[in-house]
Amino acid sequence: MRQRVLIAVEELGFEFSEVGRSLQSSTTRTIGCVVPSLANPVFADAVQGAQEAFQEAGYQTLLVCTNYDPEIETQAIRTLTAKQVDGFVLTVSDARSSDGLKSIQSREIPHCLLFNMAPDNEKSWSVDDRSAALKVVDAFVERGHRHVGFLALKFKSSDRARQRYQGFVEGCSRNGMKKPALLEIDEDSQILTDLLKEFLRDNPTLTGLFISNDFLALETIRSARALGLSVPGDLSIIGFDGIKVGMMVEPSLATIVTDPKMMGSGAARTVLSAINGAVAPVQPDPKLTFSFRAGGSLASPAAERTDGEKAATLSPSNNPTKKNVKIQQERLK
Amino acid sequence: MRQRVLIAVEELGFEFSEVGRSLQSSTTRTIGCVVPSLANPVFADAVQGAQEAFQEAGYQTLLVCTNYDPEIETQAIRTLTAKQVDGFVLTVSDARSSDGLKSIQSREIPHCLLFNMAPDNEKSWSVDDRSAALKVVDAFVERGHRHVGFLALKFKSSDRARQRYQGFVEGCSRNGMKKPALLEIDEDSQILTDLLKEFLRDNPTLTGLFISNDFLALETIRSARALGLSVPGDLSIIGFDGIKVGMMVEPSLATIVTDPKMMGSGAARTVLSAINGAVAPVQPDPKLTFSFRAGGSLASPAAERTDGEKAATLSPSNNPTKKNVKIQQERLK
DNA sequence: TAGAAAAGTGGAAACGTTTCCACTGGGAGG
DNA sequence: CCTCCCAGTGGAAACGTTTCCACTTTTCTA
Repeated sequence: MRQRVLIAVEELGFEFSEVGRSLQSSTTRTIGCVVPSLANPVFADAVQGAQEAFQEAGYQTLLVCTNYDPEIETQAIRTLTAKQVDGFVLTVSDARSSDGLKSIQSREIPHCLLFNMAPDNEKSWSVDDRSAALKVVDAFVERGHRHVGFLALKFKSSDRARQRYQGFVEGCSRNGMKKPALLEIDEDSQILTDLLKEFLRDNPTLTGLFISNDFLALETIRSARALGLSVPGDLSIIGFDGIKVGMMVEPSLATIVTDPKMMGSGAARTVLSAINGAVAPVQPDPKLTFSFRAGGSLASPAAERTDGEKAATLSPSNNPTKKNVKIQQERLK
Repeated sequence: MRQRVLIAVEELGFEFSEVGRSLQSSTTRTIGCVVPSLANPVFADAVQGAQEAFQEAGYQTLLVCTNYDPEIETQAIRTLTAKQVDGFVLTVSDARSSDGLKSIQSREIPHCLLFNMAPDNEKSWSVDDRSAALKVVDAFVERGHRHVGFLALKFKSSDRARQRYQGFVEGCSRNGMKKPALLEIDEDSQILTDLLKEFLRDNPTLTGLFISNDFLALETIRSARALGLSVPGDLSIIGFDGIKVGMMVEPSLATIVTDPKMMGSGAARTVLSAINGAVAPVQPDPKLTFSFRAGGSLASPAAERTDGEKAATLSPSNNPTKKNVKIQQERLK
């Protein structure tokens, strides 16, 4: 009998329907994965890592890109909830105010944040953006920069970007530096060069720029060059993320290095453990999930300022001596 | 009555279960999306485009990364089929032999290939890799290269890479050039520099390298430099894909430019039209979905060969004159 | 006001599973 | 030969929808 059935199965290519099974068991073996965009390699890598971990555990990944739009985010979470996903891995626009996240919490669906610092006792795999920004300030200070700026994409719809800026402002203030100038960019804009020109004109004493992601940092280097500025001669640049190409360009990009794939797979394993009640993987301290990497795009401003003509007109030099900086650093400790 | 129900819905946060609905309607509003890896920005962008198109049409995207493994590919397609996806967008390892693809076809599930050239009358959004490779040969020939090589990742498990190589070989032969040397790399290997060194030693007359993806091309440029070679002075490089950073490096990367996001969204729309019976979007001719972009990584070999010491020892110059090349080009037309 | 049409309500069936229970038949042991 | 136990088999219920039909109530028209 068993034989005959098995043969028929083979012949007809029969397979159990997961949806019948899901209805019966009220479990779908599917996880919702919500990120802003795959165009950013950080999220692409994170999703890759998460998907792999889920796959290995026999779970499928339902992917949604919100395009940094909180409305799409809320809607997507609603849809995925209706689809009865067993869990969520998500990077939300703002972890403190996200409606979608609230609804997940109130329904008690297993979930883990990714890149969002966890409020309350949420689970999360993230980078402490504030601390990372402080490290960036240190790097600038060590090299004698006294006035720096922050350039961000999607500032309004990313709590990460805001936390970086906040930490950056705090670090500058601690070091007795001028409050960092802020340049926000709405879209992946083509007019970066123009915006940068204006920005540097408005902030003539500025010698360094902290940029909220590596990709934008590379574009900014390009724009700076188009304006006749040398990097790091006239303008030092520090990025964020640590994407691979940052090391392949000339000058190499100074940046905060993170490990998105590891973060994604970690968040995935945390969700899985919440689902099957296994012991959860230890979440790394957000202060330790990043590191600063020096690079050719960062140098001392004073020394090289002399030979830049256009630079001089755009941003007249007014730099502290190395000595001042040393004192400043002493004070910090 | 209606009122009271609506109020209760609000209070309890009730939502229809999609799985009950799916069971009843035998439709899941879910599409399976199968790609090799999101680490490659080409696929990340393509998935982004597809996901957007699906989202807009009210469909969710079930993502699987096969990691270039045909076995995982087959398995994934089986699982997604069991999950009753309404359609597939997929990049398979080999479109002619894929078991998964065959099973999709025999079950007549709406689907569209992505980046795989379509066998028979399959639907597909793809790049004609062979034609693109011919263009690459032209670019080399125009600049006087007579012996070139091909460097590929995952050669065995990517029909795209093989088709590129095939076209490349054909183009070289048509132009009376030596058969291009082939260097395969298994994994995203760290020993690229060593392999390259050996490869160039084995092929001393080689002056140009066609590399099956931009990312690997950038790494190769780096490796070449580490070997003391100048690009394009000692070695010209042409990549494939047209990723953004290719234009941000110095020298900029000569490459075949494609539009992955557009391809992804196109494939998605093709699947959607197959599902709801609407008129399908016109699939672009695979010969027109790419273009050659010149870049600083490609130049004539003869002129600059003189000043490279190490280059000379690694690959003694044996180049055709410009004149020969001109004649060659005439012959082609 | 009677009758017909419209609107609303309730209940059954079906989608494809799994779980549970009851039943059947055969073999072993007394 | 009877009883008991076990494996194997068949059938019912439940999961959450939608569709369909029958029935009741309301509204409109003659």
